[in-house]
Amino acid sequence: MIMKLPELDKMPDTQTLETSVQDFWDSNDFYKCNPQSDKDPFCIMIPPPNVTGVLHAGHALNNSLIDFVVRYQRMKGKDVLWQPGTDHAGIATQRQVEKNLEKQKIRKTDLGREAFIKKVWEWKEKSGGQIIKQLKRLGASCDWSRERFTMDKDLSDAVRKVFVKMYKDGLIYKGTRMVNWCPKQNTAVSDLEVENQQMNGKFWHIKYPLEDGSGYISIATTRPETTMGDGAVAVHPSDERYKHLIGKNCVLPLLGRLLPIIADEHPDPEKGSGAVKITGAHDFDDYEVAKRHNIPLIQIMDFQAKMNENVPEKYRGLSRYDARKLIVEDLEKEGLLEKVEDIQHIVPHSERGKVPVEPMISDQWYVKIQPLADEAKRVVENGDIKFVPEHRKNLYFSWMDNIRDWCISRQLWWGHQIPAWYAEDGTVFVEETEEEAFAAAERHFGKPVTLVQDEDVLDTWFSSMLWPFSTLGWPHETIEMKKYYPNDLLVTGFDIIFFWVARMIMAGTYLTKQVPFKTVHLHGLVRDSKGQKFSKSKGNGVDPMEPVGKFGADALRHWAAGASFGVDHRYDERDIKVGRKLVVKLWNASRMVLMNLTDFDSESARPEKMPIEDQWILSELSNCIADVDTKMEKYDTFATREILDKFFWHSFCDRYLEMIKERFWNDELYDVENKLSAQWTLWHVLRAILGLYAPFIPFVTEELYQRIYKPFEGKESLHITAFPEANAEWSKPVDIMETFLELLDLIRKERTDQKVANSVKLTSVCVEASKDLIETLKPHTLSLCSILRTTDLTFATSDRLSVTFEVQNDS
RNA sequence: GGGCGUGUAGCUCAGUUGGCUAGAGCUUCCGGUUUACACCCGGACGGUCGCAGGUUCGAGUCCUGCCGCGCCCA
Repeated sequence: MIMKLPELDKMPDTQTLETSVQDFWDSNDFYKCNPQSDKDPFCIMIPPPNVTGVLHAGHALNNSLIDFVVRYQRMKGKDVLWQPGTDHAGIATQRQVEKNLEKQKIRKTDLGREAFIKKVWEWKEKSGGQIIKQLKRLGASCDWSRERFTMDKDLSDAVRKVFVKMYKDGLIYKGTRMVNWCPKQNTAVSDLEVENQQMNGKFWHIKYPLEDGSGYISIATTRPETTMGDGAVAVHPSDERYKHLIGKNCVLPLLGRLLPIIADEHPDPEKGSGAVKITGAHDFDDYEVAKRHNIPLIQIMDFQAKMNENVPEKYRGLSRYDARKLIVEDLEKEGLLEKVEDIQHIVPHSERGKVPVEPMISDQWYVKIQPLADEAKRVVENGDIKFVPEHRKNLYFSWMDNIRDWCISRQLWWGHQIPAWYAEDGTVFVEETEEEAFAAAERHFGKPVTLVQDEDVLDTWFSSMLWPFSTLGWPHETIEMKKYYPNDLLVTGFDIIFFWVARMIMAGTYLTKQVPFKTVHLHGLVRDSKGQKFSKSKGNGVDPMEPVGKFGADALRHWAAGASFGVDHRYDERDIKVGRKLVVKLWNASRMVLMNLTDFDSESARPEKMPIEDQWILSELSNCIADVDTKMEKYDTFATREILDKFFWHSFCDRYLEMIKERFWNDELYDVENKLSAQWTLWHVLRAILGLYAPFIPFVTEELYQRIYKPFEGKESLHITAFPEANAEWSKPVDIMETFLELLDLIRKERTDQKVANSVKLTSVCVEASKDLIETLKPHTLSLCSILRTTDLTFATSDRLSVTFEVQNDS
């Protein structure tokens, strides 16, 4: 039956098109998984973005790469779950709400914990999750009905359960230790939240007079303010210069405290004077030395890193840096400053607070990491989890090999409050609920007692590491857990191997006795067009919504698909334009196809006899599909993009569409059957092209599907139709076509050389070729006439393939 | 200092297990607009594959050394 086909505007209006397509998706359930279905599952978790965050270029890349795979797998007939959601980002979110309150001159302590947390929830409901809207605009086909938040009740229950289990298994303990303290955020942070920055600094060489008045010992330090907390001076036992001083005392400048001179392996005789001061309460290495030698730990700062009551009065209350200045001045006055050297050194900074961390001794909760790391290493070593690209394993192992216990407590209000309750005598009861804690305490004391819950909350990553299964209902044996766990794939940037990948693997293997996912795809980072890392200070960041507004989400996605495996990907507007051009090209190719199908019956069978070029494009299509399947099985979206663009742009548009035009224009030479063959081919190849491109540029393909094919197929959305399949019959090689294409190139070159416009018809063309070749070509004269765009074709014998032509001479 | 990655056309990058004359896109230049598209089409220019050795019938690809750049760790 001949149905009227639509006409397309000359140019697509991508903004209107994409927003209306998105509305259409939003109001339907195309991307919902169905745990009940008997289809094979395919599950990917979103790496949960920070609820306070907005989409940056890295997210755009990451989520596009995921969506390509997800849409492909869905069309391949899998029951796909792409689990969306956000994490509660303890520090960032608390800061955000504190700032808002500050504007109203309210401090969080005025409100109290409960009221403050209420405010955070209000903020989250109102302003949180911006990023989710942006992901939708990007076309992310998550199952939005299953959106989760790490502070959701069921996820929080899971967190408490895990904490209690790990505590009872001896994998969580509370300890008084040295931690990285962020004085800005007023909380402990883990090793991973500390980044080392190279900075210009100074080496202050300070004279510590010897007690016996026989001179002094010179100490070099980058932090003169910490002298106030010195408990000893250490030298290397082998250092001849100081051997005679070991066991003696020196005098701490400005304070006059006597410090023992001790021998320890820690000082490096090559560095500075070879003697070091031991400040056990404010330096990680010194802490170890102090513990070995029973040196007193003197805490000289409070938790805001201001000098406390353990220093002389004149320095009290000063910041670390003000105190440093004053102390240096005073040392100079006393004549105890030997010299000052300018140096470059590494200063550990708090990632979020952006200030140098202060090592502090405090009570914190830790995860005993080694047993978890051992298992997490094992499942990667034995191939249960595959890394793509594989060399990223090295990074994973190197971290795992040097892993230290994980400090998981944070001195914040927003987050999962630690399920530990203390009795008056300090006995701790770790239980999932307050009731259980009370019960446990009653059993312990033999009578009911009052308990106070630990005020700290857990590191956000403690809940994120459960994401691959807590979102599926774990610890309950849900149908989702059975079907979608282990997840098939995790896609993320290599820079967060430690944050997400490693911890998810540790948590997964320990808690579920299975790997959390089978494959980890680690992509690179997005850089600017010059290859520089995006940074706030450089101001070279890109809001991905900008190119989306300018060129469309499809265009941005096409750029993302161009990211090659394992290397960083540059953001350059010129590359986005290529995607934009592709979208326009697809639109116009469709337009051209429709213009030639006005009398076509979509139900017509495949013509028995097809000209060689029609067979050729069908075989090209079939090969293209086979190649795409091969590459997409390996999640190689880069190669897939190349294959698709080459087939569509080069083979279909630049060759095939040009070759067949003549057949539609010349009714005398080409009969109905011939025309029908081209029409049938156009109709089916275009349909396949839409399907092939659907995972990559889902908006424009959906729009074209809706307009052109939906009335015939009846499926609501292109994205729930089956992915095009390679057709073995079509992929028969069409050898002679190689010669056709060569001739096409030759005639184009000849036209260019002789400056004959494309519109000018050639009155006659002569193909020169070998005798054998001419015999092979002759039966395809009609095809050749169309390809060479003439009505009069002759042959001449020659050693070399070439074409000559004549043009009507008007003048 | 250790580990990993990387170095291919002016720019951004491909190049599977070694195998036709090393590819694509962008840029530049030349030509082309009645019959899908100037957000277009055709053509051309453009490479000592970082350098030096080695293995091989054959090396961008494998091995060794060196140099540059980047990242992580110390």
